[in-house]
Amino acid sequence: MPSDLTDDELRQLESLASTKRAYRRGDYLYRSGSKFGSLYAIRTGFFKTQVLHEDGREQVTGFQMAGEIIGLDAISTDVHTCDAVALEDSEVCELPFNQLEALSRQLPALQRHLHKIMSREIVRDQGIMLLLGSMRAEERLAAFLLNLSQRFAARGYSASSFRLRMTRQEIGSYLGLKLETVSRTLSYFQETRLIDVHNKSIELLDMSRLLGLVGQQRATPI
Amino acid sequence: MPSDLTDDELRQLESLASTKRAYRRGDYLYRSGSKFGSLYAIRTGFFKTQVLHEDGREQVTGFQMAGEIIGLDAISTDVHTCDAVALEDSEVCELPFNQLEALSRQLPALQRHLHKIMSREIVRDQGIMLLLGSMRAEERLAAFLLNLSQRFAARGYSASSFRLRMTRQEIGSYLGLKLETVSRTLSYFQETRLIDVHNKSIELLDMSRLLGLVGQQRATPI
DNA sequence: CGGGGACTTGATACTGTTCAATTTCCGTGG
DNA sequence: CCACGGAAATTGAACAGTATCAAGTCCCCG
Repeated sequence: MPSDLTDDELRQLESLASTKRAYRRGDYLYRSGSKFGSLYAIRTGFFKTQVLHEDGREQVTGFQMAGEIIGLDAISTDVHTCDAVALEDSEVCELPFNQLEALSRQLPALQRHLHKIMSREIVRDQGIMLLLGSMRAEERLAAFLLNLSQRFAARGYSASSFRLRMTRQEIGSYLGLKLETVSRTLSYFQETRLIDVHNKSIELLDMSRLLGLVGQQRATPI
Repeated sequence: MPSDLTDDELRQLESLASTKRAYRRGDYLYRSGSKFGSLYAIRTGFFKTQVLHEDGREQVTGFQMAGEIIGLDAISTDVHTCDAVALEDSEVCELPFNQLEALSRQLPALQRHLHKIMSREIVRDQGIMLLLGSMRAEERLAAFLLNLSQRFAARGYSASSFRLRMTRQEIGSYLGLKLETVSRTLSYFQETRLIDVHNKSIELLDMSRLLGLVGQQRATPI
């Protein structure tokens, strides 16, 4: 958060984010089609966002954890365009968007911060497009695990050992793969001592080989 | 653009967007890694944006036409994260971002407009994720053609007959397919009288069947 | 007109999907 | 606390869709 604020400004910001709510696993934070009013700052817990296609297909568009903001998609049309679902018990601060806009008119640092958050989401999405458009299954999984690792590390948790909050199905949806392919690829990573998996607990055993996997069109012969 | 502005405010906005520059086909509007300073409003012409992976792979992340804003990705880190390349001779207005932010602090309507533009980009990206993550080649192409059709129509051009500005290779990169697959699929669409293709000129012959193609897991038997 | 990139088309290879059968995990109720 | 049941995960075999490799043609720009 921006740090060069007066006490009064800080108080305004705090009051904006005062309503903290708890969600149980499986609860919806919002649903596609519902009216937009607020952004949400995740305090603790883990969420997924997904878009549903009329024919029943669903695409997981992201996994969000503590410190991240969700709901940005809805600003466009005042209607949420995806579902946000808690993958574990979570706490969330509601940020009424009108108030956020008003306050950011007075606080350039907040304004800039908001813009950066939205832009970061755009950059993140571009990365996923690259992944979905040009990587093979192994690369996708490697990139996915490394991304989680980084984000856990940034929050002070272990970078090499963590629990997946999502199912193979959800990982597959996010990565454009079937759950069987996710499972097989994880098993293969395990066989080759890249990682250690037991159900949802993951340990990254060889970061550098994982990093090497991402950004390799294929094993270069010779 | 927001309409409820005073004359003075309108003048400010206009002066902001005063510098119109021309680009030739193949010119870069900006490059990945270059310093961010401005957003760009396309007045006429056609652009692509692409991200490059260190290993040489490239992913086209979008095709932009008149009336669209590009450069939003760079707000996040003050550095452009993709290239923007003109696919035909084009005219572009530069919008210095500092000035845009300052002005939008004074003009709530402009502020809201900017937020909507950024949010719309996020929603667009989600749509591409859905496409890349869960559609088959035919669906992707159909969705792509219908999207172009819509956007041309919104600009007063024919919805059913237009010229592709990009190569098969670029379409393929955007859709996560190889150029041969793009070519084959277009040929197949032609055989089945869905469209008429001759090189870069496209005519959509059967919109409803195209629409039917998008959002079909596969031809449902019975 | 010539040349080079863009496009088309065919044959083959391969990655990931589909379908199916087990096994494992975990929450719930006896 | 243990047993049960359903969801989640693993694994195998056959298959489908797309990529790859390879000609060959077309188109456009100079």
